[in-house]
Amino acid sequence: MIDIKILRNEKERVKKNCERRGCEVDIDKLYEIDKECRKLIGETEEKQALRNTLSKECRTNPQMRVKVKALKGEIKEMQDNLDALKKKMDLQMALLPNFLADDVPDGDEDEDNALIREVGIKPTFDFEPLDHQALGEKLDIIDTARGAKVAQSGFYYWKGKGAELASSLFFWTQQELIKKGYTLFFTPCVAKEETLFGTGYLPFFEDQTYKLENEDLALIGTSEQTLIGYHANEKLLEKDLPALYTAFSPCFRTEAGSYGKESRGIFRVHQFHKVEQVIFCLPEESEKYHEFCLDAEEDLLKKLKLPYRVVNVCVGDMGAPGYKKYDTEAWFAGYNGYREVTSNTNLTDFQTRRLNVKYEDADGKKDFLHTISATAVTDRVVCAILENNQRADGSVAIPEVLSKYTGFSEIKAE
RNA sequence: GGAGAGGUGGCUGAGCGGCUUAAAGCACAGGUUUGCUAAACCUGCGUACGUUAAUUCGUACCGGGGGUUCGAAUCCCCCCCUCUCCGCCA
Repeated sequence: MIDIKILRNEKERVKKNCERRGCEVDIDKLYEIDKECRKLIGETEEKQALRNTLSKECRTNPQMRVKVKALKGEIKEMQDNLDALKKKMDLQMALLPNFLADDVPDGDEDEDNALIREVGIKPTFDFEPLDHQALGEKLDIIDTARGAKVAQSGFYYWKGKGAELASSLFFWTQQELIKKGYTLFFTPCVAKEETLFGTGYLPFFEDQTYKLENEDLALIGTSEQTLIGYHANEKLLEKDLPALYTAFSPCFRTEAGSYGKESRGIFRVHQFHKVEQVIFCLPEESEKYHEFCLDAEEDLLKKLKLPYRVVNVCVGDMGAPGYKKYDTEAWFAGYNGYREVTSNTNLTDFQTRRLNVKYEDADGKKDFLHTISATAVTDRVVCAILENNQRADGSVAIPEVLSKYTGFSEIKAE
């Protein structure tokens, strides 16, 4: 949600932003509706004030009752009109995208993302490297066939040493983040519509959510939803900021319409697992903590010795709630290309306005907080490890930082 | 899942149709006085939107939504949530 005052005072700015982000809301019309609303509110309040005064006289003057009753009818009618207008207004407002940082690149697709840096040395092989799917099958550590049998296509099993590796990666990542000052959470894996709306997943990503039948609940698409929702309708004190949160959770996405080569293996699936970073901070610090999260992501990739690049995501590739987004893309040797492994978004006050999350400083000044939502690691990182660390004999080397958790230094076929 | 009891301001907790502009206490902030790991007294103290020169004024808000009434925290209906006991379970 954007600040309505910006619409009132800088209509052209809102219009331009919508054009750039492909939002089709009629801003001029919205502006007029808001004006009409405000006029009606003023008139209604005047009538209310009159009613409140006159109804006091009813005790001593019963004739007044007729007059006040008539007033009540008028007020009701005005309020009904107002409610209808407000509803219309809210629906449209909820569709407006966030504003963009100045340095967000133009463009519609991932090719338009701006490369920021490339880090690490890509592995070279004297054989044809396999992709994670082929490796996973050979090593008997990824089972998509049985995932489909038991659940559906798009679900899978991590098995044996693969599951141990994934599990170690997630645990190690949590430890790394805790060392940086994050508080670890286990969150609900479902959330109500209000929470999904508030975090900006509804209405913008409605076709990606798994809804539960007969309940006002959906499976979470990311623990960002439950971590941000955690502070809904709360006021944090400045001294407690920033709040650095992390959680490990399964993430459920319908991934409607995603097929083909890009989704081979378990790269794009209906359920994956993620260690997430979420930060609540002061508005003036969100850019700083956006970088902080990126540092954390890069730190993990470096320690895992995975080559990667960082891109500044273009307008068309960023969701409507985002103000600025960095992706990191790890090198996938079997795929022979970079693929997205983490995504880090500065959401500014977009979510906190929808969820009413404020802070209060020492002088009693209140304002909406800013939020950052960033991946730490997901199953995709395990896939990158498999593809990049494979050897000619079909075995895979475990990154040093993880072997202390796995208890083994390679995975090889039995 | 069954049966009860409740949801009031930062917290505790009164009010149960109009002297509520929500008592009182605690906590918090400012002041006075005495003094100093503190007390007494006084004053102030919620949120949102709009409005104003303003710390002005207005409206709404006692879990949420609807209704009755000239008037609702208070009466009626629906929903949600919490607690207690029982059952079940990791």
